[in-house]
Amino acid sequence: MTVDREQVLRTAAALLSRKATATMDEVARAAGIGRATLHRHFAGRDALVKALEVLGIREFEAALDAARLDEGSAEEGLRRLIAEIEPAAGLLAFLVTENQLFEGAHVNEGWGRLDARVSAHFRRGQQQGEFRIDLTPAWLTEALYGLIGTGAWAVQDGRVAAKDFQYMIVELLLGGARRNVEQ
Amino acid sequence: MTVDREQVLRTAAALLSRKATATMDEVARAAGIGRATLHRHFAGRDALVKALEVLGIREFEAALDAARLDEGSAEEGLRRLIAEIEPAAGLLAFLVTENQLFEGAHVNEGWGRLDARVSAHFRRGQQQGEFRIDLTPAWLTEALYGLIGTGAWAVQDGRVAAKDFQYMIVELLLGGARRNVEQ
DNA sequence: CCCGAATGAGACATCAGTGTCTCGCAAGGT
DNA sequence: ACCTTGCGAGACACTGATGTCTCATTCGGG
Repeated sequence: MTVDREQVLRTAAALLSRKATATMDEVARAAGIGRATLHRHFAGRDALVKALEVLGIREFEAALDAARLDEGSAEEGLRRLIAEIEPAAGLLAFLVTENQLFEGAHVNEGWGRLDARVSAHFRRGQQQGEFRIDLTPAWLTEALYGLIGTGAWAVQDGRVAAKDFQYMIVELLLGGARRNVEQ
Repeated sequence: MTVDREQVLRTAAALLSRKATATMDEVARAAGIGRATLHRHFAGRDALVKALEVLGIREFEAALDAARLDEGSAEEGLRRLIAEIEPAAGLLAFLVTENQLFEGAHVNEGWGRLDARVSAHFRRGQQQGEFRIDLTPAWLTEALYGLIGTGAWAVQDGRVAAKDFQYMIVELLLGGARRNVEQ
């Protein structure tokens, strides 16, 4: 009888990442619950988005933990990270475009922690000579986010096969489009 | 006295790419005109977004023309394209996230033309042996759009210097993050 | 089996944004 | 100098979404 809050959030994430302007009523129907019940669990639309933000940050941090970035080469760590992040890609794509989250006075500090960890990983890769040093860690971090979002949308719209998601992102981010001699 | 329609559109693009939910009143004030005047030129919000879409497609096509993609190597063409597209990057970033544009019955055919031209360029690069063949032209096209949008946002938010916009996008897209032996 | 807690459906007021209209005014052409 | 045209400001009604409330129902624990 009791609503599964986690399930509601995941359904909302799936809907909102496809249609960011979906109404509370649409979110409720998508989750199979009444609008009143949705309001009982999330005071309003803002609260719902905030809850999604917390969920997204938690999943991203879980992916960072699971990827064990400090083990092995930086490239291997990045591959593991993208693999771990794939299930949450749609949610993250939605959150990144929800710039309302980044306008207010106090932005969720979680983003800073995530940026720092990802950025530090790229920096480590540079220091170890694996990654180029002419692309800043900040830009590589942004590019990773951007490609994850782009990949999630491309898969949703059927322009890229879901099974290729990881490969396309990792290969482009690491190797780029240029064909190298040793390939 | 007469309103400069083009200027209004550019101001609206600049505002909306930062705050996609800006109201008609905010758009009007940003453009320095009254809300009634804005409505005289664009029947409603939908019409405004459609006009921005037409503008964005026009600028993208102009960039494609100016880039002379068929001259020289595919890599040089891509570099020219990104350079030409930079001024319109914010507008394109807004349009890509305005998924309302891609839901209705008839999507503006311009996007298909643009996709086809960009995609054909990547395909040419593959056939000439310049680009990798394990990344599909469709994905490279999507990735280009995604990186342009990400770059535009990163510059707007000050995370990347404006002067580095082209370099960061081109180098990542072409060469990736991995450091190669010859570098 | 019974009772409390939670839900769904619907009614309702409220509010922000929209679209339309009028009126006074300023600019620019003739 | 006149007069047409376009603009700004404001008033207004309308719509869609939101947030709150009530009430009947149903689920599930004790």
